[in-house]
Amino acid sequence: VSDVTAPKRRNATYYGGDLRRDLLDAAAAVIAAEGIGPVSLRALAKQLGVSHAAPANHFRDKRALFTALAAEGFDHLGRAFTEAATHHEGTDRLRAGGLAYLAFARAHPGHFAVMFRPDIADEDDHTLQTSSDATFAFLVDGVRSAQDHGWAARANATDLAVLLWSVVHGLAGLSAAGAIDNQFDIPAAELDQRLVDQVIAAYSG
Amino acid sequence: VSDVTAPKRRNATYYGGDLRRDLLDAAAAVIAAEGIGPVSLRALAKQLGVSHAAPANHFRDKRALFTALAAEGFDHLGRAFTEAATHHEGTDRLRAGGLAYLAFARAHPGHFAVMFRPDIADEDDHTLQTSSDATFAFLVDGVRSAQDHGWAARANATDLAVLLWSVVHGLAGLSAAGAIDNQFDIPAAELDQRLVDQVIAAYSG
DNA sequence: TGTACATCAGTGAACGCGCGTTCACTGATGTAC
DNA sequence: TGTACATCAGTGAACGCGCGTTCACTGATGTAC
Repeated sequence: VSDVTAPKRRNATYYGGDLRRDLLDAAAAVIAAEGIGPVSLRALAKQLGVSHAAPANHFRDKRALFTALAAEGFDHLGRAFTEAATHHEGTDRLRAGGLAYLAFARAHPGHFAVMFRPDIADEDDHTLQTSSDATFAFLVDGVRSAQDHGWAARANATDLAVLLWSVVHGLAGLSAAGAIDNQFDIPAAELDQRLVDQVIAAYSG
Repeated sequence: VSDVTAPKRRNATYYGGDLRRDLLDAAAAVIAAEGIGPVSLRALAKQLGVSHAAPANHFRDKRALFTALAAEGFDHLGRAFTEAATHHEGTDRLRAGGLAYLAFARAHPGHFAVMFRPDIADEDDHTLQTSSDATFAFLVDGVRSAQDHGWAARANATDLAVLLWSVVHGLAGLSAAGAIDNQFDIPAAELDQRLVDQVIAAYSG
């Protein structure tokens, strides 16, 4: 049985694994722990035991690394959204999508920190652009699906979309900053559920 | 008539004005235009026509400058909140507070960018801590005031507070990132009003 | 009112550091013949 | 199957730059006597 997952090329003497992959993971970890500021290509290379010139083979510059990280984040989020849309209809889809957004932000803070930052990542990048647009498309679809099932029938669809996006995005940001955890003593996942349920319920009555 | 607003000390030969003040303003402008990354004390000093060692007389280090900027932001926001609380009752107070939050974030993006960033500003700083706590206190007070007037009477007060905070914070963040402006073609102030009105109305029915 | 002194907020030179970037190189792998 | 060659992803030395920080200094202002 041949191993089809093995890369076509490997330079076992220098670096055994997938340096590009490892650079992205290491960058995400540093961002999650200390923020974007301390991230440097040299430090990442050193951490991975590789020469500081090696990353240049995979990322033109630091901005390219951040852009790839952001695109990866949108991709991940998009897959979670697709999953939610496949298994749920109406308000359940909205609920599942909102919880997926929050779960993603909590599980991948390094990615999330870079995803809405035109000053950090290259928003004109084609990969990033398309994956970011897909995210918003899911949101509008979810609202429409819920409205088709009678939820918030009288409200404007785009207004609802902005509202829901703002809620989950805002909670994710405040939680990441520690602004909310300082005030309440609730597990993150529970807070997420209460907030999402509450905003959906507000339009159900 | 003596000028009581004049500073007790001035060194007209070296720097005519209030360097501390000007450093804060210049930093806010740079952050608003290019983000936090490019901010350096040396560059700010150069921009103000002052030696690069001069800022050290006012801020121990870069972190201290960011912390002061964040505290100033919370102070400004707190005054806007007090204003809103003075002139409004019930849901009107909530509405005025939400719009003040969004107006502040849009008018002072440099301050806002630094206000919920434990990796950038020193959250343990006493001035920052107290002014940030005051902001949250207003939020809870506003929810209680609205509930006293019959709004969302059956909902949990803290849950409502988190929801409202998340909405305005999320919209501010998404707008600053250009994520929403790309999707809709609405003036910012109008979008703010629609969103705030909508979320309050959702609990009025 | 004049003098001596303390303080404050600047200057400018010097330092070491980490950074991104460039460059000639090397050695393993894949491909053509 | 063997050989020659191209390619790819590393190395490590070198570079210039901007940064924060330190330091002895200076000159204007405020205060004590």
